[in-house]
Amino acid sequence: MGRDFSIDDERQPDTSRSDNVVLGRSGSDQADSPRPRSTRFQEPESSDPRNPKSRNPIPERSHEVSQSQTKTMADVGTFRTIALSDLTHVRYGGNEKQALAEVNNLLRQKLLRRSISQPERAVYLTLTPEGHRFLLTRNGQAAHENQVFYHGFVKTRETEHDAAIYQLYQKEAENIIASGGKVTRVILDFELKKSLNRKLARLSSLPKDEQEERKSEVAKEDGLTVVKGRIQIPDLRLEYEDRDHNPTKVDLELATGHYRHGSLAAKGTAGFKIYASASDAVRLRPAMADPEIMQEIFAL
DNA sequence: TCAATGACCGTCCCCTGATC
DNA sequence: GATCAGGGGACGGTCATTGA
Repeated sequence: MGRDFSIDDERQPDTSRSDNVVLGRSGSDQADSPRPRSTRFQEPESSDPRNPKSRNPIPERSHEVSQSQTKTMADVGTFRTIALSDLTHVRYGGNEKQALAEVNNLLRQKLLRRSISQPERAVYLTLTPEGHRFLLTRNGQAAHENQVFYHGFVKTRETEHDAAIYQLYQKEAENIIASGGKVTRVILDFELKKSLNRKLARLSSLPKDEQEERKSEVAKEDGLTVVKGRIQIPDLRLEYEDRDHNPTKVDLELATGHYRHGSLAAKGTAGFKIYASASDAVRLRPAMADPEIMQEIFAL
């Protein structure tokens, strides 16, 4: 995970970028890129949606958003953060020109917001509060009744990890569809934590031993497992219908090279399906060969 | 209404000890 | 000496509660 990631353009101004920067690339590294100069990103909005002091009421205005762009917004909102490269690959079949045109349109209308990592200069996208509202109140809602949408960058250090969840989803969704199933809902760890913490907070008034006792009940209510006293939360949960239309779910974890044997083992014991990048998967597999775990690690 | 506080969780980094 | 693994602390996310 890159430690030099500068999450928020306005919080950590990037002096290497200007209004004319194409795809977040500075002048010095444009030579190796065939990308068209005509497609430019818009500057992000200046208010921080999570900072109450900057909570300016955004006036309602009309937006020109195509069905394809609404779908793009739904994807970004579902996963909170998506790398532009992944979005281009998945949503636009690698058609960079179309992806940039649509994303730029959404940025211009302040429905999307971008951030650029350093030094990789990868572009990440998230919904703005306005984009979030648009998605809930317009045609997006009907098509996504149970789906929770998120906006704003969070977890500064983990944006890359969060963005990789989209790749994780694509990989597992392919498997589900290939086996005749259909994904019905995507649940991020945020949603699970929210539900969990609310319930755990209610236990705080109980005696310590009773809290421990109730903890596993609470975990069970959300389909989770307590391993060595800790509730294991997956990075991503997919609810889907199998080929016989039976509702089911799969909990997914995206492991990185930084994972310790203990925490990885706990994820395996909890029954999570664990994915990692090809290189990390090779490195992490020996840890999962523990006879008590015997969990496979799948390569992204 | 809002800020402060505390609890819980996951990830990352640094330090230390064991092993080669 | 180099490498690896584990422990512990820091950090940042969530929530509910409390008091001004």
